[in-house]
Amino acid sequence: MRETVATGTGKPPRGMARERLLDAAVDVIRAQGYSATTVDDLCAAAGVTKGAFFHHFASKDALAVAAAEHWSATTGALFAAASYHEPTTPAERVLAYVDFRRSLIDGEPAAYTCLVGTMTQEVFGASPEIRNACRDSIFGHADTLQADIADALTDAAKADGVTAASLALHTQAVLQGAFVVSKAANDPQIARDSVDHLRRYLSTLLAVDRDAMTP
Amino acid sequence: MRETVATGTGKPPRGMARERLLDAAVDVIRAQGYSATTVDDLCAAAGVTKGAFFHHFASKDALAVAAAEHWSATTGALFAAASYHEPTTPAERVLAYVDFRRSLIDGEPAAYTCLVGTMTQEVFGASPEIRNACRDSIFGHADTLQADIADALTDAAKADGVTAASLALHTQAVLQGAFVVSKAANDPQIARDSVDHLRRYLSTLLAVDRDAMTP
DNA sequence: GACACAGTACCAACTGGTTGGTATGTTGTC
DNA sequence: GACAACATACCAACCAGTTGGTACTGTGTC
Repeated sequence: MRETVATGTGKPPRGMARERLLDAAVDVIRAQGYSATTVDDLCAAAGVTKGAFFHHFASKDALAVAAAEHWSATTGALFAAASYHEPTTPAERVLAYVDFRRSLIDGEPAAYTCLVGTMTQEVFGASPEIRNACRDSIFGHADTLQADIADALTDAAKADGVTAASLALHTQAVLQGAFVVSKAANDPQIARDSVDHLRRYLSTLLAVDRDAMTP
Repeated sequence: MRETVATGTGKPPRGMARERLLDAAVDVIRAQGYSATTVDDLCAAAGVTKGAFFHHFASKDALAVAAAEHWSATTGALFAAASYHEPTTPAERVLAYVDFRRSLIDGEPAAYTCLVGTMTQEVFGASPEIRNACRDSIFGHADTLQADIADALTDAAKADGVTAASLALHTQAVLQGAFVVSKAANDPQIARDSVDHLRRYLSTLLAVDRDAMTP
């Protein structure tokens, strides 16, 4: 009755423990928070034992750092493959990014909120390593927007002191704040409303209607 | 050698334990997070014993609910007494509010960030009671802005579907998000930059220059 | 105004369950 | 058979909450 491939509740195949733990960490920590999540919780969710956990991670904090990097990698791949890069003008791409972020907000808050935003609040005072991993994740994602924002900023916005770096970070701040408030209300619509405000703000700063038909 | 009033490191006077614990909770939880803060931490910060803690609060969670209410009360008094209510037009009052919020962002993140925003992220999945207390605090504060925002919204903004309730909540979301990102970077300037963006956005929606000289 | 009485505020020591982490054994793979 | 990838059993520290008691304060009574 041995199985070489896990099916259903069967034993997971050898060599998958680390990946399973990271995937479980993303889900469980987003739902429960980092401090409230025990190592046993993570092992149970991943279907592995504690021995496997400490074989792959030196400590719970080390897993948190790895989970932040795992989060960056998986979400980075998701965003890199998304269709919001397709429009021809940078302004349209930025707004398409916002639309894409909005479309992701659905279901339970634990499903659409941000792992590193949640962890930041908790470990801020306790673990600089985890905090820096969260910072790198947030800032790294903001960086992927910066070039398009820089290209799309109107002269008026630039004259008003708006910088691409600051605006890219602001998009992340609005999203993080939208998650916090919608978590408090337990209502995804609150988050969508804030994203709508973000979109409206960006529309005033970016050259949305600029002609891009030049060869 | 008896003292009726505690001085320096002396023993605090009788009857102050509850207040001291709530004040300590605001500081310690903002710095460490809720889950990472132990009851002993709070007692040590407040200079009281565990017996006093459980005399006043049925559980650690009960303290968290009381701390959220305490936070609402103390910040509510701060904002009620602030001078941003003085301008004569509602739009100016809203922008003065944003300026006031910006001026509060200084020093360590633990000093300027929001207790209930921090707690929301952590207890969201575990304690509906605390989450609701956090929700009430955030939404209650947003409510104090709603009337001025409603009066200040331009016809164009209203035609575009902007509602005062949604915009009031959005201001809180931006602030919460600014706190998250500035915590990740450990840099208050990040938060100030987002508040500047919020101010610029509000300026486009509110009748800032509307003549208010009617008797 | 002295005094018994009651209730509140607080304290120090303790407890039982939990938690991060470890020591050691077992299984699969090259 | 050597090494990585697990699994099992266990531990010491920690932590929320309890217990049994003390100090102080107000109150009714005479």
